Amino acid sequence: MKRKTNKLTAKKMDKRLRIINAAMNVFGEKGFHKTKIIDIARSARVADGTIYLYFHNKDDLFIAAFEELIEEKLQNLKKIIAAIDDKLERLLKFFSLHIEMFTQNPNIARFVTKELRQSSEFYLKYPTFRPLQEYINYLKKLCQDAIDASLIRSIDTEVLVIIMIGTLNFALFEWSLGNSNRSLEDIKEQAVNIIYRGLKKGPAPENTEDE
Amino acid sequence: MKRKTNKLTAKKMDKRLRIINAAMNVFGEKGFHKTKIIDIARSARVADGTIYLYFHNKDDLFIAAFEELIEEKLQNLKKIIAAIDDKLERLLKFFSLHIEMFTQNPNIARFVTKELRQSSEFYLKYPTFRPLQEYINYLKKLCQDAIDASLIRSIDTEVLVIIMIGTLNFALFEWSLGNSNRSLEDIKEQAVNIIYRGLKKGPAPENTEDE
Amino acid sequence: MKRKTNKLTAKKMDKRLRIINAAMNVFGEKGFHKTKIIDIARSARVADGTIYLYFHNKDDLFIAAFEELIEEKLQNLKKIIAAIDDKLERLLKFFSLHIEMFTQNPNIARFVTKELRQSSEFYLKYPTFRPLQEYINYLKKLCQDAIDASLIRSIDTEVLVIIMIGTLNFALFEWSLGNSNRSLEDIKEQAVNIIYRGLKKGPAPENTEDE
Amino acid sequence: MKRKTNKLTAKKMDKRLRIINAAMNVFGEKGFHKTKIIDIARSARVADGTIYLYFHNKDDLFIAAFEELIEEKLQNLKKIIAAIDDKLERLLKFFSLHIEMFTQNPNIARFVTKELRQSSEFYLKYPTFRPLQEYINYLKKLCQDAIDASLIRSIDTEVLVIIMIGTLNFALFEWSLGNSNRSLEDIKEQAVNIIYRGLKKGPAPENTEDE
DNA sequence: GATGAATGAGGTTTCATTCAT
DNA sequence: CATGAATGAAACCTCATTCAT
Repeated sequence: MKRKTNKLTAKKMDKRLRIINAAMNVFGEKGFHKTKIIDIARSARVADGTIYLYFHNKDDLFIAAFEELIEEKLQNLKKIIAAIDDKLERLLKFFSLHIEMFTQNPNIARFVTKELRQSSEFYLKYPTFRPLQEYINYLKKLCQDAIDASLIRSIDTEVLVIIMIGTLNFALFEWSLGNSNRSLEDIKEQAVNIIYRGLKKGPAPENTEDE
Repeated sequence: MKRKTNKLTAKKMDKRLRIINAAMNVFGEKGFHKTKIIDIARSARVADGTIYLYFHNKDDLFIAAFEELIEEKLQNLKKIIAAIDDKLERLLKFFSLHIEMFTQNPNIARFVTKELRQSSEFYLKYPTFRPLQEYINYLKKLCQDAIDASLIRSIDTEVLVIIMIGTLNFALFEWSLGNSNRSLEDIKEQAVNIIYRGLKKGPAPENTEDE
Repeated sequence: MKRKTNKLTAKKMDKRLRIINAAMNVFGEKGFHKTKIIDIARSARVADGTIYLYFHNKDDLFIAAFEELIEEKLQNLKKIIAAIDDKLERLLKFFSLHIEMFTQNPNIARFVTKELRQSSEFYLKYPTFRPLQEYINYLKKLCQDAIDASLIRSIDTEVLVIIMIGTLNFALFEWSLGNSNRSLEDIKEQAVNIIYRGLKKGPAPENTEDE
Repeated sequence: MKRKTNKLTAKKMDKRLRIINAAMNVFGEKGFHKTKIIDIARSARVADGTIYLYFHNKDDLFIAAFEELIEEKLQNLKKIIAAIDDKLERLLKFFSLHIEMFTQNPNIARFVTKELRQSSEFYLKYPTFRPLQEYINYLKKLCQDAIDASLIRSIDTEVLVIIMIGTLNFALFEWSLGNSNRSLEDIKEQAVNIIYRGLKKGPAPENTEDE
């Protein structure tokens, strides 16, 4: 039954996906405002009018592209992480996967790092637009699990999320602009090392000792 | 009265500064593309044509505003930090000052966090536009100094910069959107704690030991 | 049941008529330019492409709808009036019938009063589009008959047509917009009275006499 | 004083008027929807953007043009008619002047006859748009005055207005399309004759008597 | 015949920039 | 120096029309 209904829908889906993918690329490359609908249309090999058969307007397309990207990535992430038992490893894996996922191409990285900010104007226009919320919530839960399992110190998960997402975000952004002369892999390894040390249990560092 | 206080050069400086300040505010509030030149002109109480006597175009004004903001903040920072002897305290102070400085009003915070990304399009048009470079370099130096003084571990300063700037940036961004229910002060304290622990000298954490 | 009643030709006729009727209504309601082909298609419960099987284009549909409406109404009119002997009564009946016919619903009234003008652009594109010509000619003939029968004064029938059609048209237009607080019936009665007095035989009015 | 303030304004007014006049002509020629802003701009010898310095949008321009035309004509009318004592002559003069005024060129005639209808869509969007209301009210008053002076029968002025405006409107419309082979002057004379006879005091015509 | 997904030309409107005053 | 009226390029979106199924 599913196969039947999808026969006709296949092409439609195909076209919708082509538009979404084109949108992510072009938005990521040029930014929301410099992206013209016709750029996306050409990239998706459809007429510009066609885009309006699938999306109400440019804003709608942007939001859909963003949400579907995040949604898809989050599903990926969850599936892989669910297979890991250790709560701490899960957290580390999150770091690695995040970077892996968003570096398929620099446009995607730019899309999630740059446009995430750009799109703050959407927060006003579309108050329900919280594309990262679910993502962040998931990360919070991973942190809380690690804390509950006594694998890391009991710290404010909101702060931890800011450190982790902020670091990942900026690292990807710099990478997408070609600004860094370290490999992302290197950067990740070291960042994980530093942050993990900052989280592990044990006595707080004492300045007096050092002096 | 007005005529008296406004000496010729003062008047000119005054006008340029008024435009820059207006630009920072309006760009921060509305974002680059939604900001109209006439908005800035009105906010600075000049005619729109006048802006073109001081800046070549909208891009130029944006860049000038950004650079002058960063430049001014960096001078501030350096002056205050120069008065501190301890290399580690300097690093901590940097964190605090950064947040203090860019939270004078949310528009300024948005300007530096959101528009920094937005402006990646300027990297293409104006390859020399690296507004944060000096700022980042200074932070790198502070890190290196702390390492050289054996106050923190010998880590890659580039990575450290990414963690610190990324964290600060994201914390400010979330704050400017009113998304966080923690105070910035709280977040800063805890972030510093975590990152500092991650940096302090001593043996690496061992998972097996902890369990 | 539906399949049975819809014989092949009947079905076709049915569809064409359904489109024409839908067109009259939607054109009347929204005006030519605000009417979208898909509006008519939906109203006629056909696909939009289907309309192009029966009409060359939107203009063609508009003209066809208009002409068929007028044609149908004129046939009605002629049939009823043919049954009347008195040439004067025929003229009066024309007045009444015209109003009756075009007030079946306000959309139809708007269609014939408003779009008649709107469509003056068709006069350029389709010089043969003279939808009211036959109608007007018939009225002229009725007038001429009344004159020949010495029932009214011998006046220029063209002028009379302008008075009658102009009056009817404007009365219907105002009614269709809901602008008048008199009933159409009232207006008609009084208008007929005035115009008929203006037509009847006898000495011209003399101002001096009346005073 | 007035002269001074008008010095600068002169050019502005000139441009505004040029746009209004161009608008009346082009709207009259092509109709509202087929008229493109750039058509009006070219006709007024300004850039298309300039039009938006004087009018909010196309609708606004249309309404302004219509209202200013009617307003101007009505002032004319009132001034001339005020100089006439006889209440009946006033009514007759109204008829003549109306035709004279709106036949300066066919575009103007089309503008007032065709677009008056077209613009019924404006009644919905702009409920206060009643361009002819004042005009009609003035005609009603003229009628009432003639009735009060016992110069014509006591008839419903609303009906009379419908006859008069409807007739004038249709006559002008047909003339503007070049459809009539009578001169407007001829038509007017005869129409006035018929309508006046219909209005004069005296016994109603009796059909039976005539036969 | 019937469908409706796809097309793409076209128009209103905005706004950065210029330049006469 | 300062002004702000004028310019005109550019882009989102609509919708009549086509054509593969």
